Amino acid sequence: MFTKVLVSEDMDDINKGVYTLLSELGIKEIHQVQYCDDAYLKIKKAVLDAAPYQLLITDLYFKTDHREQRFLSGEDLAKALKEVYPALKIIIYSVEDKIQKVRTLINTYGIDAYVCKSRRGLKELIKAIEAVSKNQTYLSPEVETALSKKTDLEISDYDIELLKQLSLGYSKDEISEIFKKNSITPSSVSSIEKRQNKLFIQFKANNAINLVAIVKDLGLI
Amino acid sequence: MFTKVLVSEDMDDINKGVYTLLSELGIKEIHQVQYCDDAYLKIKKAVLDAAPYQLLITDLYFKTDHREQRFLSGEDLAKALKEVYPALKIIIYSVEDKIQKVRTLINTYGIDAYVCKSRRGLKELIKAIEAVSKNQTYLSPEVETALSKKTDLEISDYDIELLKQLSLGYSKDEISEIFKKNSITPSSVSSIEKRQNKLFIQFKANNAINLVAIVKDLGLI
DNA sequence: TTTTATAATACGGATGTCCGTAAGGAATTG
DNA sequence: CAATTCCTTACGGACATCCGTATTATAAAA
Repeated sequence: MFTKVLVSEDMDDINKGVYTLLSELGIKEIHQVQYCDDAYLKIKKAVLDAAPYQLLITDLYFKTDHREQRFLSGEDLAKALKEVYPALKIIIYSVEDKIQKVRTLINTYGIDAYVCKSRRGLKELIKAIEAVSKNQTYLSPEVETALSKKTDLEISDYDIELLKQLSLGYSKDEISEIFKKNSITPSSVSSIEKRQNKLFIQFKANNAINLVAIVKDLGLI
Repeated sequence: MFTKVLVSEDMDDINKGVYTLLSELGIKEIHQVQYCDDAYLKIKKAVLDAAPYQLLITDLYFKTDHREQRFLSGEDLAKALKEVYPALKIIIYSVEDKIQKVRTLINTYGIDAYVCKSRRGLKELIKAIEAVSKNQTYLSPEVETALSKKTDLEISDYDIELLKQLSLGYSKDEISEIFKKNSITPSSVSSIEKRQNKLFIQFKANNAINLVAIVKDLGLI
């Protein structure tokens, strides 16, 4: 079992709940931060001090306030940490239950567990901690389809960028120009439309308006 | 100060935090529920027993699970309660910080305070409780512009319905037909476009795609 | 290098959107 | 009652989108 754990969560009340839980599990060193940047610095320092954290439990979304932050979300934080310290286990503990987001976190960034905050959230968190300590990954029931589902729909960065530009209200011509300026390829109007048509099919959308509405609900943009 | 308070919040960890806070404020009777329906029943019963609650603190969003619920959100609950028991004070305690939603809750349903969950959420909650006990309304800083802002943009039910149909991917012709079937007036394509143009201006949208993206972000649909 | 496959671009036509103007109705006011 | 105002509806032109097909470019295989 883990002996040194960091909890990154902006809301003080939730933070307290998780802290209590970890104490009950017999974990000796439990530290808490309310900002992603603090989490990164603490983890970095602990490594330099030869006493690294074994586990990070972090929320996904952090309210922004006056403090300027390098990492704006648990996603940014997890991505950066897994690149530098791949040995560090990371559990995401968030209310978010969008499958696509979970899929990215697991497949692309390599996080170890994803637990949805809910009525039984703390109990799920226990399961996750136990699984991760055995080098397993864990997904709480709400999102466990994220991996099982074979339809790894392969939404590329290009698709996301296209959807963003659409949602900002740019026409196909304008998006084509923007892509050319930013050296994003393919950039022709025709290719953009072709890619959009694929998205129509994938998301069962009737038109561009519908498409943007759907991917907004999915949390892709 | 209040002596009998009900807390309605699905997440157990947060619920615990609020409970502790109320205890520290010296409130004697504090009860907790994790479902809106339970809140409604408890409040109703307390009235029948001639020992009514004076204050309800409720979250806005509740995760749905196997239990069938009459009230799906704190909004539904607050609306129903204010109709039947207008004397009951209601504080909404939610992460949601969409101005338009707060505005509706205050102006239409008559809730007494709105506190955004955040790093300082519990401290704001104290202020809200004190204000409400003096028959004042309270809004935490994140949303206090909801009332001061004169631009009560007057988004009508018609507008919301139109935006919904757009987001579902229907063409103007189809929406016109739908409106005619449902006796929603005006229903001509021309009028629908005219109304849409107003929305373009209000939300500074470039086209329908952009418009739907914006109102989705605002939480209007 | 040539052949083949794959991806990117160009183009055209049917349809939909955007936006201005104008005509017809209903309610308000003098 | 007529006049005015406000709202709904109708129509048309410029433009954008959607979607099919055809052509060109790029990369991989023979």
